[in-house]
Amino acid sequence: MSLKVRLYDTLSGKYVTLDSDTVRAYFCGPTVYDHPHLGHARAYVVFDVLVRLLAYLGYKVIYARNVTDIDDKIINKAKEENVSPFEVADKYYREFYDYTKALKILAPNIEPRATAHIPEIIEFIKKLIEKGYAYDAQDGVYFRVRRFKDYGKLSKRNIDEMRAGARVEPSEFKEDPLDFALWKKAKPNEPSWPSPWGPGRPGWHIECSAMALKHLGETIEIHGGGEDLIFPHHENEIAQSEALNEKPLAKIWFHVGLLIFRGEKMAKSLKNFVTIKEALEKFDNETIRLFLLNANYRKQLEFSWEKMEEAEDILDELYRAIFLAEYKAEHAKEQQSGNNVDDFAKQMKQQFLEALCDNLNFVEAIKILREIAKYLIQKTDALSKNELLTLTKLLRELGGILGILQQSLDERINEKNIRKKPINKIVPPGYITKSSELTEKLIRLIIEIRKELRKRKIYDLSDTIREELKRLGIMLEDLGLESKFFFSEY
RNA sequence: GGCGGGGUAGCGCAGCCCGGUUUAAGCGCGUGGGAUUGCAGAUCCCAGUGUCGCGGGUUCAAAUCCCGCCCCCGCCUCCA
Repeated sequence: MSLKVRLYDTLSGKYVTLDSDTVRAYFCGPTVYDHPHLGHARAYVVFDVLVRLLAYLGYKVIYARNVTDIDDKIINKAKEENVSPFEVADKYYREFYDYTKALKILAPNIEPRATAHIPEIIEFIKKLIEKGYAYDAQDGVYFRVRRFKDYGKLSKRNIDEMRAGARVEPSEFKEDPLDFALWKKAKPNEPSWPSPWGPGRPGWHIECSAMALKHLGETIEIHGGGEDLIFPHHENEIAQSEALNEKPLAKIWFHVGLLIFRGEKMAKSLKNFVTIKEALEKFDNETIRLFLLNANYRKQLEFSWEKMEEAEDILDELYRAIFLAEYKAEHAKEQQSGNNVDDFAKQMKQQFLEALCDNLNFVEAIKILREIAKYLIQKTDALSKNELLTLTKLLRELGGILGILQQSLDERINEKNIRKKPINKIVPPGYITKSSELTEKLIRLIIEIRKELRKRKIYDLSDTIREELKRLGIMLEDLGLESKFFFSEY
C-alpha cells in the first residue's frame, strides 16, 4: 500500500495514520424510531466514503454499523402509535435500509442489533460488576463513573465541574448522579429480557461496547459517529470497554460534524429537518452525496436547497465532460494526440488520492475531478479515442470512491426526467434520447427549413418554430446557423 | 460557565495540524466585460474586488505558531 490514510482523532486531538493492513471500523448507526433525515445521511455517507477509500487503497476493512432496536424512544413511539416496540423498530429499520440503499451507502460487513446480543450484554455487565465498576440498584444496573479514572478524556470534561450542571433524572437510585444505566429494569408493559438482575433491557451505551468487542475485538482502529455522540455516548463506551478490557477501545475516534438547517442543528425535536425521502424527491442520490461531501466533514454543514442546486451543477459539469468524451470517443481518431494524457491522468489520480488520504479532504478531491472534467471539455476534439476513454474511466473510477459518476447517459437522463429537470447541460450535441428514425428525420428536416428561414432573416417564424418544438419536448440550441437538438421534459 | 468547531472577496468554501514556490492569498457561485449569437440558450476566454474577526507576541518570514478579547454554531439531557 503506497498511500496511507491519516485521520483526525478526537481523543488525542491529533492526526493518526492508519498503518495496519487490517482496519476494524465501528460506526454508531441509527436508533430506529423515526424517519431518517439528511443529518443522518451525512454521517453515513461520510463514513461510507471512508470505507470505500480504505478498500480502494487495499486495506482489509471489517466494518460494523449497529442498529439500536430497543430503547426508550422506540418504546415511547410504540405508545404513541399504539403498536409494539418491535413493530416500530421493524418499520423504521426498513425505512432506514431503503434510504441508505437509495443513497448508495454500502452495507456494512456486520450490522449487529442490540436485541440480538442480549447474552453478550449481560455477560459484559456481569464482568463489570465483578470488577467493581458496576452495581445493582433498585431500578437498574449502573456504571460507577467515578471509579473509572479516565472518565471525561474524550469529551474533555472534568467530572467535578460537570456535577454542578448535571440534570438529575427522577427516581434516583444511583450512588452518584453521574452514573449511567447499563441495564434498565422493566416497568409494567415494557419489553424485557431475563437477566440476573431481573427482567429488563440494556442501557443505550452498553450494546456498542458489547457488540464491538464480540465482532471486532478489544481494540479497533476506528470508532465513529456524529459529533453529538462524543458525550455522553462515546465517553460512556470508553468507560465500559476500557474498564473491562484495560485496553484502548479505539485507535482513532472519528466524528462527523452536524448538519445545520436554518441556523440550527437539523433535528426532530427542533422541527427543522429534511427527510432523506424529501431530498430524494427533488434530487438524485449522487447530487445529495455530492452536497454532503463538498465540505470539511468535521465542520458543521449548513443545509439549503440552493446548495443542493450548486451540487447539482457540479455534478452536471462532471457528467457533461464524461458524456461528451464518451460520445466523441466513438468517432475519435486512434492516433495519440501528443498531449501526455497518461501523465496528466496519473498526476490527477495521485492528487485526488492524496487529498482524500489527508483526513478526507473532500473539497480538494472534488476540485481535482473538476479539473479533469475541464481538461476533457477543452480538449475533446484533439484527443484520441484511447485518451478520451482513459480520462472518462478515471473520472468514473475516482468518482466511485465518492459514490458518484456511476451512471450512464440514459440513467442520468432518466434521473433528470423523473424530477422534471432540464437535461441540456449534460447531453452531448445532437444526442437523441427517444425517437424513432422517422421523427429524427423529421426534426432534421424542420431544422433545415428553419435554417433557411434564418438565412432569410425571417426570425419571428424561426423563433416560433423553436418555441413550438420546445412545447413538444424538443430543445434546439443554435450554434451559428447550425442547430443541435435533444429531447427534454421541462 | 466548561469543552469542541467556526469567523478568509457579495455569498458558499479550501488553505491552518507540517510558518516562507500553489509567481507580494486560492476555488466555486454570483457580478462585470469579451468571443460566438438576429434573439434565447449553451459553451469558451478575461477581469476583478479581500485590513485572511480584533489586539498583542514569537520569527529573517504568519491566514498558518503563542497569549488575550469579541461574535456565531454545537455539545454539556435523547440525538448521526
